[in-house]
Amino acid sequence: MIVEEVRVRFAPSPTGSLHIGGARTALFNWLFARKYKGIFVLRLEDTDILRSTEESSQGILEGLQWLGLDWDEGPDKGDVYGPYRQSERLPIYSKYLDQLIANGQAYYCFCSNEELQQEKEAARNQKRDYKYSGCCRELSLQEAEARIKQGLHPVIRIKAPDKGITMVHDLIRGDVEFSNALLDDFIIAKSDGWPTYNFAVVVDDASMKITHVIRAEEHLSNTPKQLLIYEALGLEPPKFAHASMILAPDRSKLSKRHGATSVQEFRDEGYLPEALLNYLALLGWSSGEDRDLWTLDELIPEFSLDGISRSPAVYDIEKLTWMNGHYISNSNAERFLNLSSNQSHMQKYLSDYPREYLLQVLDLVGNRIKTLNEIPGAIQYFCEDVDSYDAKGVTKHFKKTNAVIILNSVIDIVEKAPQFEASIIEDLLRRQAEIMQLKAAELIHPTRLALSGRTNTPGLFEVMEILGREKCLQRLKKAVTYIES
RNA sequence: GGCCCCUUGGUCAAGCGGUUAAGACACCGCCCUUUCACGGCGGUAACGGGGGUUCGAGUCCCCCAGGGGUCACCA
Repeated sequence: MIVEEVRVRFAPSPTGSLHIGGARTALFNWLFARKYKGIFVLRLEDTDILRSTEESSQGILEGLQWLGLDWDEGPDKGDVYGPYRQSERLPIYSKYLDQLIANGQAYYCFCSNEELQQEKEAARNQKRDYKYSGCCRELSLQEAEARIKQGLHPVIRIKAPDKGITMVHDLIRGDVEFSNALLDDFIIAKSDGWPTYNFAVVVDDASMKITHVIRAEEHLSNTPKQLLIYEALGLEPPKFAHASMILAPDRSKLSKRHGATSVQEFRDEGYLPEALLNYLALLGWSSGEDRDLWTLDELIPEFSLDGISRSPAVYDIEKLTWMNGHYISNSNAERFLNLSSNQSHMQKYLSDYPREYLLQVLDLVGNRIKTLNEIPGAIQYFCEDVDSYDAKGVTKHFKKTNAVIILNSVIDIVEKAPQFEASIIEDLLRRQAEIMQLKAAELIHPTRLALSGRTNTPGLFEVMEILGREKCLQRLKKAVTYIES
């Protein structure tokens, strides 16, 4: 048996940013293509000239690249069934449209917007569903062409059956029936000559030899219309798989008011691509295995359509953030520096300090942050002077009667340490605590506060080593002055 | 409103006729510890409701309810 090459596609319309729902659809398609050694096609559905923008196209491409979802054919590469922007495919659509007009499966319709409005209103008044009356259906082709010559711009409608059922064989949901009686002669080409969505997808998917259409559930209801078009055109439809949608925490459709929804926003908020990908993969898909952490490469062999959930998934930023923290702590300082170097704080730090120093700091801080955006805050006291102290810390550690004595003894240690290394400092400090008959913590806390202004930092002795003898001394003395004043 | 899809803890989810109904995030407690985080251990918490089918139902069927999607010369 000849195994057909798998060809899938991601077909966003460039009217906004790359939404996480879209990103997940792209991911599912990409995984499917990679698993079956097939082709992943990227197609831009930009026939809505008013809403499509070049900026949005670029944003989507960049978003996919950032995620690492590479395509084999698309606007910029692998032109075998192109072009891959619908706006450049008008001749192709026209050819198919002509075919349908010629064999009488579609017809020109001259009904004006006003007339259509009236029909709709009448339907509403009678509480029945609106269906196009079909008043242009019997118009002869000659008559239609004559009117076109007069300068009228008709739409094209398909002749839809009014009996029977159209069955969608969905790979995720099984067979779904739609009654044809519900369909009307819907428009397949607008009066400006451009195809409508349902017609364009069919022509594109067919002419691009797409074998599996994996997309979100919002398209399930469109599928019977598309099937009708395939049939009229005499084309073999692809297999369909409709994944469910991603919902906001309040179970409504995800929108701007729910915070970040585009991959660019997640990137800007300090999320790593592998974290977003990992999270998205698990949102609406499961391998059945008891496992949460996956790299893209690990997902490829495991991915399968029947692991895709039928029910909508509410996305939970807490879990994404947890995953991000995981990937951050497993990443290295070099990468953080590169990824965060565009932040304004980081640029300043980068110009003020040697790269090596910043790398040491990031290394220390890396496993206790959850997003890249926490970096400047987490390393601030390594790069800027301490000019205020945490209020609770002050009452707890500086207000004690022996605070100055403690800090002075630490100053003494800092001055005398033979090498300024964490283990040596720790040794000396613990010994000092014993001598003073105090718990080590009683020296550690005030010291931490003096050096960082904070009550929580990474291990104090590592912090001291990186800060260096001079800075420690200076900050310790400053704290003593602060307490005494 | 018509049509379609869906319904296991707060969230993601495993389960595919017989289980003490996994696991993860979040939350709580304990341990580790110089703080925070990490890590380890433990805990709270679920089959939307009602009918069937069956010796037995979260798993199959029907009804209801709820949520979502879709009904454009948008995609």
